[in-house]
Amino acid sequence: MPSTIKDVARKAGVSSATVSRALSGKPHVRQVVIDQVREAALELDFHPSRVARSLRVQKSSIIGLIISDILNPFFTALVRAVEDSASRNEYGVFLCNSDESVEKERAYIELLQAENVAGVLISSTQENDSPSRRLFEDRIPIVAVDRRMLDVPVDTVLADNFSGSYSAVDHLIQQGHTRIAIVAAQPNRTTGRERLAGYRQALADHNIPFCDELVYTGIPNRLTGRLYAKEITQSPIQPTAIFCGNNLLTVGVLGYLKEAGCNIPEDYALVSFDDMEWYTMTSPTITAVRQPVYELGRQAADLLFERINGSVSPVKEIVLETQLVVRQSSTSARRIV
Amino acid sequence: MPSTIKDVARKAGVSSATVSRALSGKPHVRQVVIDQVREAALELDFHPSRVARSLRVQKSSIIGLIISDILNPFFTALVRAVEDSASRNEYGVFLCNSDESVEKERAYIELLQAENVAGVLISSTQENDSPSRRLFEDRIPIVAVDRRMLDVPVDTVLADNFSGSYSAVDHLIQQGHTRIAIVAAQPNRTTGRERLAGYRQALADHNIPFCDELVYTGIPNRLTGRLYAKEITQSPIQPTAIFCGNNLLTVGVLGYLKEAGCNIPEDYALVSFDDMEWYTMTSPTITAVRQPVYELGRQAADLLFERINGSVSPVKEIVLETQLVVRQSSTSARRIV
DNA sequence: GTGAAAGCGCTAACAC
DNA sequence: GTGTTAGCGCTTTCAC
Repeated sequence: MPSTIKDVARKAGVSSATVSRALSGKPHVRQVVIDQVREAALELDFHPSRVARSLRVQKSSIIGLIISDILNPFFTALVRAVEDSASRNEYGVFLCNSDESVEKERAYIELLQAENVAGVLISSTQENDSPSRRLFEDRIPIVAVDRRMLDVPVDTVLADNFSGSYSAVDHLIQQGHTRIAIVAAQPNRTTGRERLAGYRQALADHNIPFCDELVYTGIPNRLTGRLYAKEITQSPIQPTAIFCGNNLLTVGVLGYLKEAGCNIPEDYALVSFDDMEWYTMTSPTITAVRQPVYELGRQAADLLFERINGSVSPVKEIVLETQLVVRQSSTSARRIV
Repeated sequence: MPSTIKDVARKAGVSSATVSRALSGKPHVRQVVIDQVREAALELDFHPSRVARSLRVQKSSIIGLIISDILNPFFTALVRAVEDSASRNEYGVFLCNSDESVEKERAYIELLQAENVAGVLISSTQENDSPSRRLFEDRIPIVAVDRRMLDVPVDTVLADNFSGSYSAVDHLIQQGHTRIAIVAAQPNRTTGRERLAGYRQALADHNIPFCDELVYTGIPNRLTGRLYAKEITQSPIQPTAIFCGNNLLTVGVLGYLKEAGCNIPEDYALVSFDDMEWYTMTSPTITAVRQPVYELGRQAADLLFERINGSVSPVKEIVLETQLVVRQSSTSARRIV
């Protein structure tokens, strides 16, 4: 049986109130007493119950982290960053996969609330009517990461999707492409909308007419990527380049093109939003827009802990720059070494 | 402010004990009363405090999951499986990255204990002197996954590392290789030791002498892979094939070989333990020993929940079969389509 | 500077 | 069947 604060109090010959004060560094305790208490605690291998503390102070030392799917390497890196920050702050991380389901998201939010979490980091499935509203109304700090929430005024940390997308398309145009297809998430999510906007702007800035037939949007997963890659190869309007809006779409597109025997970059040049380690392992290596994922998570967590610690500064939005990493999949065959 | 059980009791005109019983499906409550309570709870949007419950029953509805690094795709899949199971059981998952540090592992275990977690799933950094001993002594259910713990008698779920490794090496031998290098984790961990043993057995069964110079062991990460790949290319004893003991080592080895301009499978045939999605995207595609990772996590979680629910059956060990997925990196050039 | 006592929200033992 | 009561292990007034 783990020992309790009472055991320590008895052993140190003081009251449990004093033990509490001594151990949590509260003022008005004599150094001698602190030492006694520390020693007693050590001998009894005492570790205060975080559960009891949570109940008493009406707030646990756990933060919730809601993402759509930990299997997506983008989120994996985010989780890692959040976990590191939490650990530094002696907080625990409660991991929740929403699977892009509003219902699962809602269920998890209720769970987190019942656990009295200190705060929540969320990459929400919904921009509007977000279940997070509950949290907000209960004054539980929330930080949106990667995806905005429009109906709840919360701190937000995301990558510059617009300029990232712009730089990718601009790069393709520089390489001589004018018929550029985009395979991306639906415009009803932050990421999809902004990346599409960047695409359009890049075209516009180079006086290339926007063509609806070159836009393929859907749920950003592998299957969507595959299906659209197929559609692209069979379309009467043949693009010479494809811009993939996230890593999963890239996997799908790439997989299909490889099976279909298409050559990259000769048949289609390719740029991916999100950079993956294995993009350097393929032939050709894959050009990508790199998001500072770890930094995204770190800053989001920092912001959350500021709020948890009582900050009342106005709601902030942090936008981090992306970086275009040019590799072989987007550079014309002649230019490949 | 979230409403409490008392609010519901008042509204339904019963005592809070009755509310508790009614809502948690305990016997001896009239259906009428149950209905009244349910309605009151619904109207007040009541969700029982899991924290208070945890304190009262001395056990939270959270399980701890300790892995070395969520960034490793192997663990990512494991986490996903565990989270799915936990979610089904209305449990939360508290995620801990140990970074292969015994100290971090110990710290997390203390934290989990202070959180009164219902159980712990762990891929431990240490086979002996495991900090998990604490948990065991406090009767907190533990299940070891992927890596054994030798000094604590706990349920264990892992892949058949020996036969997985054996099949990989056997396959390489079938392809005509006799000088096969192995790059793997140190033999002081379950995975490293068993995979090395499988390697040796395969050689022995084909009367190929074991050669110490072909064995490269270290911390199983990318850097180690790179360094050993370099050593291999410069070694006087040139292998014709390389067997990589896990996915990170493969990334390192592959990265180096690519940069060094080596051809696979001509210069070195390659087989990787762990299968990754992107192994089908490279040229050549990569032969791999696939572990049923999701299943590993699922079964481990199932076992844990059995224990949490009071099972006292003898300690179990579940070993899941691996599968050799033959691709281009291990088949001789002539045989590649 | 320290102790006594109340109470966070729930459940379980015991009455009736 | 249902209510009363105690108490899980802490923190935080309020005394002194």
